[in-house]
Amino acid sequence: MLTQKAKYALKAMIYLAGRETVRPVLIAEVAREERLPKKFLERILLDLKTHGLLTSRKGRGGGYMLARPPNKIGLGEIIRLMDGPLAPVQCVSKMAYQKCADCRDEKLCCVRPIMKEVRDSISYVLDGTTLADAVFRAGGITRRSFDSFAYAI
Amino acid sequence: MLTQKAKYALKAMIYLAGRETVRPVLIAEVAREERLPKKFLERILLDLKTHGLLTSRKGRGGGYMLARPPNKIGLGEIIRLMDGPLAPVQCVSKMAYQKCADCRDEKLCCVRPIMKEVRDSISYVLDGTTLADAVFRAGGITRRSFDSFAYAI
DNA sequence: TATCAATCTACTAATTCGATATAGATAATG
DNA sequence: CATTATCTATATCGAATTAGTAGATTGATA
Repeated sequence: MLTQKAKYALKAMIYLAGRETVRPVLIAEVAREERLPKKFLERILLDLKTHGLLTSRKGRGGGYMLARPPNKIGLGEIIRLMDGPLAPVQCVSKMAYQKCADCRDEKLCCVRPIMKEVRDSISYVLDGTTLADAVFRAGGITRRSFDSFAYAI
Repeated sequence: MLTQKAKYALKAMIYLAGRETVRPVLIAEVAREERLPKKFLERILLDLKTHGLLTSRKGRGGGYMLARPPNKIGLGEIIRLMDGPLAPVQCVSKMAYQKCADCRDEKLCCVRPIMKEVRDSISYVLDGTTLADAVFRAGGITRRSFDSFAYAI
């Protein structure tokens, strides 16, 4: 299960991707439009910023913007930042491999190969889908306006 | 991420499936062979029993047995019992659907269709793999002995 | 300088996870 | 029938995680 945090992050990021503007977007706007708890959202966006997915401007006229174009940000990346590895068990994670404490011999483990399959298929979907795809699928923005999308440097 | 509980359950169930015997298997044996904490395993097996995946016999000579043949028990079923729905968000779960509290209109949600894909691919793997498959893949039992597998009524 | 908006720190309440402890029920065996 | 092996049931516990909230501060800009 995704945590609320990850779900909110996805919604916020997709909202930002779908918002046609060069200007930064207010936390308050995202919270209002996507119905997310504002204070919690602050923390989430900050997290996304410190990990390089967002940029921000303070003060009047400030707000948040995507740090990269929407077709360069995969959903898997966002979820990993919020919730940790996609893999159902650490020992099949590519990004955050860790040996199972209780496992005698990884090569003989009968759970592992199946979980590897699970991991791969989750990654196939989530790393194969970008914010751009998500916005396009939702029909929230036209294809054309999308190509000329303005994003932060 | 799977909980320890689900991982232990899988290991125990696969162990039982791979153990060629008509006799019940001791909790202690499973715990020893799979290196699982015995007391915790007791709870897990009891859970699996009350949900109809295992049967047991009390007293001397007792122990646990699969309630159905290994090729009739999917891994998804086990994991759902231990950890709840496979779906990354409730609103795409087939077994345990629930509307997201914060979602305005499900049909306009841009996260949902992607999570549906994730759910389906997880289910494809886990519901498509039975204990029999898991044992066979692990090479822990020969094909032939497997066909004549003895299980509890 | 006034104001707007992000940022930072810290706190909390509720829930879940991963067990362990203890006591009890039941069936087979000698 | 007593004993012993074995599952069954309930209660408890600490640590970690989750999902927030409150309030002060910093920085930008008009």
